[in-house]
Amino acid sequence: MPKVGMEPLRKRELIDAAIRTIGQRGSLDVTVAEIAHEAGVSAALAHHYFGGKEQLILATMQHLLKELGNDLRSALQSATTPAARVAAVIAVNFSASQFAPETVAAWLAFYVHAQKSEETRRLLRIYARRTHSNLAFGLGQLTDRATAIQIAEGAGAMIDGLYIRHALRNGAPEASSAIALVEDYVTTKLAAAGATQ
Amino acid sequence: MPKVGMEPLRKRELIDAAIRTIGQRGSLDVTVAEIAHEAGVSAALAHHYFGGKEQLILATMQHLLKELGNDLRSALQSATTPAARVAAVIAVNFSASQFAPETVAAWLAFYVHAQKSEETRRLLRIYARRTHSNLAFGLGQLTDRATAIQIAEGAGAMIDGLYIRHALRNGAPEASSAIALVEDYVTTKLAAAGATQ
DNA sequence: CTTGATTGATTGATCAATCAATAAAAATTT
DNA sequence: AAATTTTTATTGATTGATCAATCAATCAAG
Repeated sequence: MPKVGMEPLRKRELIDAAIRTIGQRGSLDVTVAEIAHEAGVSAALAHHYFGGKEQLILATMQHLLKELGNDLRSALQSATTPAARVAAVIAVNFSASQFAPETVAAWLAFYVHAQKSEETRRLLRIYARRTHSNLAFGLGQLTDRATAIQIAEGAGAMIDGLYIRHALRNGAPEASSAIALVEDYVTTKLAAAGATQ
Repeated sequence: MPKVGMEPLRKRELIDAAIRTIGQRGSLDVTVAEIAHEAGVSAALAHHYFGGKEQLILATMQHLLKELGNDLRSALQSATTPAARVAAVIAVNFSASQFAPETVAAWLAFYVHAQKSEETRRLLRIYARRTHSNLAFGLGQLTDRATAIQIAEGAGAMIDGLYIRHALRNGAPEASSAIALVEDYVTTKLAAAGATQ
């Protein structure tokens, strides 16, 4: 059975297993053995391919970030007007794949991990900057620059906050009402800025 | 030195030490020994008084919640108008004691812990409900009920999101600009609702 | 002489990481 | 093409560190 060229396959399987395991537990307090078992291999193999737990975690985060980036890119491609671009950025964050409970729980765990890990902080900063600049760019074509930046900041914070609330499944807002809340904020602000400009 | 009636004193010292230790580390991955050492006692004493690590953590959360409640109550007392009440709720969340980096980091860690602990989830739900109802009540005197609830939801989410961003000290918003952003959201929404009502 | 306060030492469990060993492909040599 | 050597894949077992939790013992009031 052992063949050559297993490395990329096994790495991918381990990363997928890590997302599932971390998402279900809602915490990075998962053992390498648990992740490996979920992937159907031994813990030793996980160490063999990733070098250590920390690197497996980082690779997992990078994978989630790349997925988010892909979703964003394809959503932006089909958006032609500035308003559509803004709507696309908001919608992607609440799309089925991104807003799945396990994914949201994993993100929350990564936010806490960022307190300890410089590299994790760096990756999260990339995500925050990307969301902000995408929002600010679209909004900049609809209102003045200062207002655009302000709305982008408010909308970004609101999105993050809705994620937290979703992770706690409290008065957990559905994706559709979450989108509506953020969209309403943006349109209300745009209308007010336009009126007084 | 060993005298009678140490229990409440030691418990309080251990809780304070837990807040400092968890806040500095930005994670609940702190040992009972570390907390106890920070409090100047042995780890065995912490177990003696709290029964276990989990109970010490829960007592620490409850203490933070009570502090937030106290801050909120005193802020609401000096607010006479509905608008002042809304402003007070917002301001309390970004007051020096609540928005201190260690406090924010501790809250974030508790959010993740809530994934595992039913009791933690219950405590966080109490906080979320209290913030929401306080906001919704004040807003309800300024606009119609449905709009008040919507604004309270948006503002609550925005506050949570600003906390996360503050914990990552990214484009970390200062307390004053965070307050301004949320206040702006509320006033803009109120103006828009009033105009079309 | 009992009761509360306090601790050092110990136990037992959990895990990340390493290692030595096996097995099967691929590459190289006869 | 057969025999060998090398490389890659894979794991069970072990190690070493870390910690929560417990215990037995001490100390000092009341």
